[in-house]
Amino acid sequence: MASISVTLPDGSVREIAMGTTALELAGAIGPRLAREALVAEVNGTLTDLTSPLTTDATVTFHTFNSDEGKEVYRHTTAHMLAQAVQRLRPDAKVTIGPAIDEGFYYDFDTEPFVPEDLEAIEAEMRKIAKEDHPTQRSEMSRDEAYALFDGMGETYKREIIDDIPGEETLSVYTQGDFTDLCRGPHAPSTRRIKYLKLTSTGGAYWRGDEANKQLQRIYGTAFEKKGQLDEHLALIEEAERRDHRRLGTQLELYSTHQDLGGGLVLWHPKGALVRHIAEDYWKERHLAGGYDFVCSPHIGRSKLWETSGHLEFFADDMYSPLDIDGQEYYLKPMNCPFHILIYKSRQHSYRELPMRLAELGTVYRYERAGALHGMMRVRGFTQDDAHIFCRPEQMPDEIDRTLGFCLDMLRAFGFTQFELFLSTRPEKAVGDVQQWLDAEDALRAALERTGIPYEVDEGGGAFYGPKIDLNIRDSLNRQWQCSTIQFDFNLPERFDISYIAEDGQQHRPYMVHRALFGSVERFFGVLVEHYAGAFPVWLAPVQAVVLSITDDHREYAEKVRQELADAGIRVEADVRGEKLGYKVREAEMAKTPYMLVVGAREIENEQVAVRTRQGNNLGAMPVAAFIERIQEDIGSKV
RNA sequence: GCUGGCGUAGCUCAGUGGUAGAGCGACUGAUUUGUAAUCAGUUGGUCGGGGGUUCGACUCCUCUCGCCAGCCCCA
Repeated sequence: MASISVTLPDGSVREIAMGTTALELAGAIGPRLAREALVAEVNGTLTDLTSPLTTDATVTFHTFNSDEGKEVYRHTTAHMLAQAVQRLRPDAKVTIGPAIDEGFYYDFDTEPFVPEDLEAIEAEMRKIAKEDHPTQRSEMSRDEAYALFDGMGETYKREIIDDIPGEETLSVYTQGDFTDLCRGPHAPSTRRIKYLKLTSTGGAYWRGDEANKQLQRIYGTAFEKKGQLDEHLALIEEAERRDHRRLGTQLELYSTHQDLGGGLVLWHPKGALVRHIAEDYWKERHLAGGYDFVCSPHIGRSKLWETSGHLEFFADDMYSPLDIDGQEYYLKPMNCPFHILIYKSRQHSYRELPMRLAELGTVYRYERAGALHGMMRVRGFTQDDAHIFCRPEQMPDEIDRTLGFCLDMLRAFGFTQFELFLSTRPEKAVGDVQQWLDAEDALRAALERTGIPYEVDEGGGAFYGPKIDLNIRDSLNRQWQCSTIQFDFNLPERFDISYIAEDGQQHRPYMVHRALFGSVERFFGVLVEHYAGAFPVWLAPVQAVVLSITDDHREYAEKVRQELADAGIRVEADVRGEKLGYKVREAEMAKTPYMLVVGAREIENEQVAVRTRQGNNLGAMPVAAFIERIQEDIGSKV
């Protein structure tokens, strides 16, 4: 019998009989690998373990520990979901069911699912796992596939087949009583799926297009070990616990009201205080960073939005105009036209550039009702906007400096994990190609210099310029859209802005839009969830609370409060006739960083007994010592 | 916007055609308390809003506003 040689990841080479399956090879390497392997990577292509090896090859095995392994594992689980649904609802039509980041989903054309359905489906899936169906791949011609799925009444599969390029091999996978069109690969048997959970349901349009029929989607996830599933479910629960909408009410940060209208938020004193502290820091850093502050109104004449092109390209996101003395005015969806008018208000010398105009500008955009979400997605929000005008030769440095500035600021707010994206020239674009290339080079160089890996979305830029998007990851490892640095080759033309260069001639400056927090509202919401409402001391609305034990200690408590307030600490005194435990509980729930207990002992020694919101008792210390400690916290932003 | 679900006291929630309830909060009183809830009393609701069906509607129908999940989109 002919033999082939396979190269393994460790570089070793084995001679095996031609036609040996990857699974058999895994078994020969070790029983544990055979048990844990989910899929083989043969010469770089993911392949079913059960398929025979026919040529010399480099073979890698993936277990649940790799992204590829997880994906295959969950994709197989998605098929089991479809299998279970078809057993319970024979008339349900299957569509697609991919693995996604943390799990998988499958879309069905059927009646909406209710939570009880999910339990039944989940139970059926466990049964399917136990039944230990091998997943069998078979390849077939287009006509055979049409016949097969038409016969099953699976009308969506025909559409999918129509979309698969002619040269591609069609494959179907069968596990027991279920067959689905699928590229694969799959885990070798349904029995390999150990711990699964259906997490939610929802509507989804066929092919993501609202003109199409709405399907019923079921989301779920699967893990190999119980601990992993439990951890995942705990994370979901933790996210619910931290939800800024819940904490926003609990901590009296903000509210929304039916009579106020959807997508509009009211900042309450505590929330507004945190916002002000964040904005103060923002202003301080921007001043130091060479930005100039400007302010602009909330509305502007239609002429302005015609010139900027917003009425042409952004009208769907803008509100209907207001009539003022027979003139049409629009609520601003962006700040840029105003900043450009400021730039344009006089001639500029090359010596003045770069000019960085910054504003916390509140903009209004029409968002579809279904898209609104707490503070994260609203209709009126404040952009921490800046527009940078610079000479071409300044541009690379300016981009580099801007990206560094964003990262530095975000780190100060406790974020350490970033996702960076570069979007380049789309097919339909304005401006000179060379300018685009120069700008993309500058963006790329700045990205490189951060040392953080980034993704490139080729052709993903807006028609008016390339951009960097920056997402932050919070403490639950969720991604949030945050900063953006965006070139604009369109507005400078439209507004015909210029500067006088050394040659005495007018030249067009580069213009860059930059938002750092992005939206102050969203950033605040993310902060709340990132810290679970327990803001670091420098941001906490109340940094310390003095707790008296009995009425006898009121006067001293007030004296301590005043002393701290004089030192610039945001402090309150709780001298109500309640028991200490009660006051401690309230302070804990308000997430106040420090509780200062004062009783007879402390009065006698001119001290405070310090307790942190983590429940640590730091013991008694002189007031001055506490002030020193908390000021250190504030200074180091912890 | 679409599909589904929801809207009852400040908050969390019970209440399936017969005239609205609990816990927490708030207020008052008592208690003077040592690190996550002292006790008692009081207060509190055009049952999101409009229209309809009915002898009678929180409950059924309808329109509307808002919220939630998902799709789409996005700061």
